[in-house]
Order: sequence, then C-alpha cells, then structure tokens
Amino acid sequence: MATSPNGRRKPPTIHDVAREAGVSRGTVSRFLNGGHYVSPAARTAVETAIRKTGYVVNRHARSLSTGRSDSVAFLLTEPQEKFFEDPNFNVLLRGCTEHLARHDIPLLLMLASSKDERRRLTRYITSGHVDGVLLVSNHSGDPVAAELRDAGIPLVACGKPLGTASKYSYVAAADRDGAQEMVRHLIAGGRRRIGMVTGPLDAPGGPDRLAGYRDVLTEAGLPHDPTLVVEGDYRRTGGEEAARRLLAQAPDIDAVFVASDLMALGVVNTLQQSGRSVPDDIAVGGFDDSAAATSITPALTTMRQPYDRISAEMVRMLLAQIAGEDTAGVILPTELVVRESA
Amino acid sequence: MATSPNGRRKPPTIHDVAREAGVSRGTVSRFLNGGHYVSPAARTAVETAIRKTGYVVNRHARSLSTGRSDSVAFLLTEPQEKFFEDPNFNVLLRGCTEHLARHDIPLLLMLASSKDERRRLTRYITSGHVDGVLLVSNHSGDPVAAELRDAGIPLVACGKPLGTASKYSYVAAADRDGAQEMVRHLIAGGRRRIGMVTGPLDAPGGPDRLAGYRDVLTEAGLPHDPTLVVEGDYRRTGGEEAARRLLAQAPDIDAVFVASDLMALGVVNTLQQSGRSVPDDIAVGGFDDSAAATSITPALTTMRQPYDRISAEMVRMLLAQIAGEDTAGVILPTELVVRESA
DNA sequence: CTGAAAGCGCTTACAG
DNA sequence: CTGAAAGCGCTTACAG
Repeated sequence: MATSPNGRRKPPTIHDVAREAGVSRGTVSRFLNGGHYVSPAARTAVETAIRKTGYVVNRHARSLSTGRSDSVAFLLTEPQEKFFEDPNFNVLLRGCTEHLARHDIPLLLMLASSKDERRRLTRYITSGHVDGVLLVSNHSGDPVAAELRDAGIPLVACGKPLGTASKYSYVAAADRDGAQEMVRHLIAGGRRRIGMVTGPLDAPGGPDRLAGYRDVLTEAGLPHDPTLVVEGDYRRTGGEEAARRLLAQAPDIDAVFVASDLMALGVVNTLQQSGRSVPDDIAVGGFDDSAAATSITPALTTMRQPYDRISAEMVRMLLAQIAGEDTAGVILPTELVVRESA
Repeated sequence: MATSPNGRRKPPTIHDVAREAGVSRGTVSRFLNGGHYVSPAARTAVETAIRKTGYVVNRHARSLSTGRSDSVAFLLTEPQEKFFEDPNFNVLLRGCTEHLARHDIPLLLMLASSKDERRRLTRYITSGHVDGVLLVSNHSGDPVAAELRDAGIPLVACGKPLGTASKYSYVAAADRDGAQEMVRHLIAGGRRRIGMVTGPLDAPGGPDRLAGYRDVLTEAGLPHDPTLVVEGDYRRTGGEEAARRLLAQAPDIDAVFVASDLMALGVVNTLQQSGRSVPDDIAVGGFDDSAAATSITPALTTMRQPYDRISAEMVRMLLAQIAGEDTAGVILPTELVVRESA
C-alpha cells in the first residue's frame, strides 16, 4: 500500500476498488450513488472490493464533481454568550449534530458576532461551501437570514420568523398553546393574580407566549392589568430584574408565568430573596423544560419544548429543501411538566 | 454571468480571473498561494480581476488538489451532557471557533458518544476530511486519541493526557500551582480543617489539583486526613453528593477546596441546606472561574483558568502541527479570583 | 517571473 | 447494465 511522506497511508481510490472488483470506475461510482444500473454480480464484486480495500469516498473530489458539499452550517448570529449560557441552545446544537450524523453529514459551527464576521460568513456560505444552513437567531430583522434567502441558500430557522413576509422554513414550538396551558394550570391551582415575564417581543416566540397568557386571562374572566406584564431577555439576570420590577408594580401577585426556564431561575431567586415562598406565596411556571428547571429548589413546573423533535425536524426540512422541496413551517406541541414550583 | 438551474449564479473560477487579468491560471493560483513568483504588474492585474469578478476560491477543488482540507474538527468523546452542561466547554468551543475563524478555517463539530459513532468519526477523520483535531475528552484511556495518533493525524488535547506515554500535544492550566494557591488562600483566611472535592482522578487535571492541595497541607504542617478528600465528577449533582459525604465523614471542616466551579455550586448548596453558612462556617474555593461562579450567593472565590488563552493556544499548536512542527505541551498559569465564598 | 500541462478523485451523460 | 471519456476547479512541478 502506498505511503505518503508524512507516514499516513495513502487512502485507496475508486480506481483501486474498480481494479480489485474487475469493473470500471464508472460502475463503482454508480454503486456508490444508489446502485442503479448495476448488476447483482457487479454489485457483490464491488461490495467485496470496498471491504477489502477499506475504501472511503473522497468528499472533496465528489463535491468538486457534483457541486454539492454534503455539509451544512449551524449558524449563530448576534450575542453569543446568550446562546452559550442557555441550555436550550446546547440541546439544539447537540440534536442537530446527531441527526445530521445519521445522514453522514458533518455540521459546521459558525458564529457570526461582529458585522465583519457576518459578512465573511455570508460570503463563505453563499459561495457554496455548504449546502444549507440551520439558523439560530434571535432578532426578527436579522440581515443574515435575508441575505442568505436572497442568495437562494436553503435555510431553516429555529423559531417562527417574525419579520415582514419572511419566506423561509422554520420549526417552532406551539408557543401560544403552550402558554395557554401553563396559565390554565396556574388558574386551576387557585391563582388569580397572575404576572408574566415575557421574552423579548421582537424575537420568535415572545409575542406568542404573551398572547397565550392573555387568551387565558380573558377566557377566565380575569382583568388585563398591564402592570402584571414585564419584558425580559431570556437571561437569568434578566429574570431577576424583571421579578423586581414585577414585585414593585404588583406586590400582590400570587403567580407568575415566565417565558423561559433560565429567566424563571432568576425570578424564583428574587422572589425568595424578597421573602416570598415559592410556590406557597407565589407560584412560578416556566417554559422550556431545560436542564435549568431541575437545578433549583423548588423544581420548576414548566412547559416542555420538544427539542429533540425540533432539531430532528430542522434537519429533515433542511435536507428536503436542499433536495428541492419548497419551504414550510412546522409547529410542534409542548407539554406541561408539573413539578414543585406551581 | 452564467446562471445554474436553481437560480444561483455560477461563481467565477480561477479561469475567469485569469482571462480578466490577462494572465494564465497558474499565475492567479500563485498569487492566491502567497504571491511568490508573481511580478508586481501581474499582482495588481490579478487583484483587480479578483475584485471585479468577486472570485472566491473553490475549496473542494483546492483540497482535491492539495490533499489538505483546510478545516479542523472539534471532537468530543464520551458523555456529552456533561460537556454541554459545563460552561467551560462552551467557552472553549466558542474560543476555538473564533480563533480558527481568523485563519479562515471552519470548525467541524463532532460528537462521538456511542461506540458506533466513534468508529464512524475515526474513519471519517483518518480518511483525510479534516487536517487535524482539537480533542476534548475526559478519560485517560480514550481509544479515539490513540487511534488518531496512530493514524498520524495532527491532534491537540485540552488538558494534560494522563495515560501511558501518550505522545500528543496538549494545552492545560497549571493545575497543581493553581490548587496550591487556592489552598494557601484558605489557610491565610484562618482555615485549618480543609476538605477537598476532587475531579475524577482518571481525567486530566484531577490528580494534579489533588496533589497541589496536599502540597500545601504539608507545607503548612497540617495533617493529611483521608476523610477530608472525596472524589467528584465535575458535575453539579456530583458536588452535592460529595459535600454530603464530606459532611458525614468530617463534620468539623472549616473550608473546602472544590476542583470545579460547577461542583462547587453543588457543594455550597448542600452546605447551606445543612445549615452551615458560607463562608462564615465553611469557606468554599472553586476552580475555573466559569460563569457558574457568579451565579450563586455567595459569589464563588475561585481559580481562573485562562480559557481564552487555552483555546488560542490549542488552535495555534494544531496549525503548527499541521504545518509539520512536532508535538508539545503548553501549561498556562491560573489566577486567584477572590469573591465572597472564601 | 510565467505559461502549458498533468493530475487530484470523483460523477455523469454518452454510446453501446 | 457497462465502459471510456470529459469535466469539476484548483495546484504544482517543469521548462523556459
């Protein structure tokens, strides 16, 4: 077996396999690409030859020839610390990596924080080094999404895009339904003065969860008191701050629905420091069912987002889109997980 | 400009640039690869042509030709939840991505949890789809590391490898020195009965931090009491459990040095639940200075690991190794960060 | 310093 | 069903 200068064995090529199997390189290639138009005899010969030579396709050659890269990007725009701090992000990244791995497709992690980085990556992506992108972004007016779409790059976003007629694929949780279910649960527990800490209202999910909260207030004949609603930022510290404001504006609350578990951690902490007992004085309901939910006492009652399904769907849709299918939106149901906090 | 069926513009090739600049493709290529042997006149002509055409090199073609992929893998073996739960991991991943981006090198994130996955990825990597790997692993006997090394793949590990004469590059914090500094700090604060929660002793850093703790006990003339030492697993819950055991074995401790911030969170929690005040009854010192350190009350006194430098060094060393340099180990100093817990 | 040409390892009409 | 051949876009000795 050939050996290159650096000591690594030179890997076998399709030519080696063809020789070994006694067929042409074209036949080997056809076998590799679905096995159409190859006779049973040729097929077994090639199979044996591949096993014997330990052949693995050279992706660079294939990509050069096909124009496809067989890899996709996981693109993060805007404040990174935020994503990295959030367990949901980790779960999503892991899920996507795993689901792609099943298709033997590597995931390129790309972080676009600065404007410069964003330009560099956009160019990188649009110049074809990736077949599509899984987009995790927070802002509705994300310029990257628009640019990629305009360049015709297959793309699926996590979370329903807000902006104006943004026509790309997405997969999201049933935010409004989920919020409704949680608030109903709080009411069923006897709560009547229910506050809410929302996510940023310019980001996916934010407005929908707020709408769900309002739906149920109306449904239950409860008044809509604006002092009960405070906007947060999906961060823990944001939750603390929001709780302080809430307590100042509406000290008589007996429950609060928080639009993310991470913020809920902050809320619980602030409530406890203010001398309230959770859930005795104030019930707290979260959203996500992330690892954070069980990291505190009392354990958080929350709405589970089906992250594994979300990442699976994102991958499925992206691959479909790369294969030529049109865009679509997928909404996945959430599930109430009752623990101790509400 | 040519347009392919899917509507994307067909990107310009080196051929277009050559024509535009009035030189040969070889000259353009030479310009692209360092500009050696190209006259000033040719250089400017090519520069202009590149700008005008918007040319971007096709990496697949380049890779096929050079045999290099110009991308590296960030490889995670073994229990993933653990890494994803740990803020340190996030910081490392982010740092490596950023430092690589400066060299225009994309990072492929690879997760090898199952044995199957491990085999698949090893094959993937050894067949040349990546020029080198940044390895983040926990176990000393990690088979992947050995396999990659045997295959001659450039590799740098995070943390000093323990195993038998494992000869690959690594970058690590000065664990032993750091541990010493922390324990000296505890002693300086008047503590005499100092417990320790170690990391897994079969993983990088584990034994060294324990050794540092022991060094200072000896140095201070304090007795070595085995009941003062408990092994943890770098997880929060592991910290809680360790603290319980410690409290049972040595209820009279007045300080504990915990080998990671995440575990320290658990330790503080358990101590508080047992009715001890931190730091009044028991001082707690962590290790890492991760985001976790400031997420609790009291804020954690800890040893800062220079994660940004660590990731920078990992990238630098990997690139050097890919360029042909021999392996090496780099040790970076830690720094005491005094907050409230000790 | 520069051009012509071979070669990297695959895929894919094309002709049979 | 199969082989021969062109082509994907680059790099790199080679000869000048």
